[in-house]
Amino acid sequence: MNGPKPKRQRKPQATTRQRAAGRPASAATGDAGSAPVPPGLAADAVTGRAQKAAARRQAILAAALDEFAARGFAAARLDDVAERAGVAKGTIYVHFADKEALFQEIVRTMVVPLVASVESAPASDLPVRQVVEHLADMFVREVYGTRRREIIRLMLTEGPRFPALADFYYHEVVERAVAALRHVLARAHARGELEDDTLVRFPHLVVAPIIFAVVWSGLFERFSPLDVSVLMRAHLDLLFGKESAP
Amino acid sequence: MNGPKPKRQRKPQATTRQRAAGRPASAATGDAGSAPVPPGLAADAVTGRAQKAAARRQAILAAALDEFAARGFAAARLDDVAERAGVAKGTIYVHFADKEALFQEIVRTMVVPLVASVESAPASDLPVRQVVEHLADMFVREVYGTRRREIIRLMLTEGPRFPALADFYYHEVVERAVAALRHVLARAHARGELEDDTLVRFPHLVVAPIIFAVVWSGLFERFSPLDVSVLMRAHLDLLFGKESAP
DNA sequence: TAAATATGACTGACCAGTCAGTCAGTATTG
DNA sequence: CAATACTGACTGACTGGTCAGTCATATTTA
Repeated sequence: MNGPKPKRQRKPQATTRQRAAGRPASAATGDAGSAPVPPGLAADAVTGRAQKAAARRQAILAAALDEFAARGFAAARLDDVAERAGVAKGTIYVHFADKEALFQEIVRTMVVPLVASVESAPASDLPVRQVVEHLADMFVREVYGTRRREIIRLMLTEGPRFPALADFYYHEVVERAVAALRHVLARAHARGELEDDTLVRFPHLVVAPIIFAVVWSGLFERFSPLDVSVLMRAHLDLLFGKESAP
Repeated sequence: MNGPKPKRQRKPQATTRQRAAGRPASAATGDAGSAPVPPGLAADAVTGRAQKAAARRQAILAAALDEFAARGFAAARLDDVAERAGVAKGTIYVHFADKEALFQEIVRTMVVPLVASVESAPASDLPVRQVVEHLADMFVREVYGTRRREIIRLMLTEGPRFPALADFYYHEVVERAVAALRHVLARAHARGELEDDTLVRFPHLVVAPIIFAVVWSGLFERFSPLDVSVLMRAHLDLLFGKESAP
């Protein structure tokens, strides 16, 4: 695809000057200051090449999440991502193959680490209600209350257009989570804690309100906010009966 | 990229022929045949200017829904919409101000007519379970089973980027539907059919699985299809107790 | 035939992705 | 330890392609 490009008129000096002025080498915290880099990923005074590069990578991921969440994948501009990350557009391509790879990495790095903790929860032998409530609380705290919520929304939104990503997400996240949940419910059913096997057949019904809440808040929060914690507690009350001792 | 085309070479005949051949005015089912216009909106043999224009408008709306659903708003191309509708691109602009207006019209014309029937259902005095089940069936049949499902998905997907549309959708559709549903549940509660007021406070919990199903099927249908009818029946069993007499 | 409609080539803006060039930081040498 | 050479992360102007929206021209209707 690359044309041979025999000659190329450039003005390297001017460009370089500008950059030198833009980020003085003397400042250890070059990235901070007026740069629109989101906090929490401070590069600090690390001088190592590797650390700096890793910090940049993180900054790009964070910026990309912001832009994708705000505009959607197709409409997000990598120029904006670069600006938000305080980085030149070319730098994005140093760390990621293309726009889609960048998107995949966001999902990969921010969601997968969480699945393990979901899978470990079922180990306990407490009553279903408590285990499920624990899971729900965790979800509300670790997903709904964080930027991961945006990732869920992005998956719901863009997934159909990225079969490979939906595939990855299903097998690495959804399938495992559903299996873990079903395991909990099946054991409860075996112990006679559940009247019937409805929830074992459709563990989806336990989590549906959470997905619903993610969608609702993305669309209608300003008209009618929804308190997910309260909603989920009410839902579990309906499914498992009212909780007697909090 | 623009070739230096000093003179405007056009072949109006060829083009027009094609269209004329594609939808012979004599054929009653002009829309069928090879034209990629989806069925159900047959323009018939109407010769009146107004009818023809209206038919074109419908064809454009249907084609646009297909394209938007398949690619999302930003990535959908109006050239494709035009081709699918069997119309020139300029014609789209005869009927709609711009791409966004076209999107709004899809939602407006295809969803609003349905809300009335949702609002009329609660009139009956049957047991909650039956009324709600009736509504659920209707939803499955009239929305989930039709192209309207795509509209729901589009709203979930694109809504946040179109505040005006989300606003319209909330007030014209969601708010009215939730109110109607809450009315049914409140009456049931007053009659003692519900143990507590949980569902009256959160009618959302009744519909959450439907929204969940729309999202799920859009993403994971190929991995693990979900039978909405069965899912909803199971859900209502959990909420209202098992149905004894079908 | 005049008015209303439809057409599609064209334009201008936009944007993903490229790559020759730069330079801070690291390794090597004297 | 200082001078020198090397490395690769980083830069941003640029290219090639795409696409929403326009408008001069053609077609159809009344």
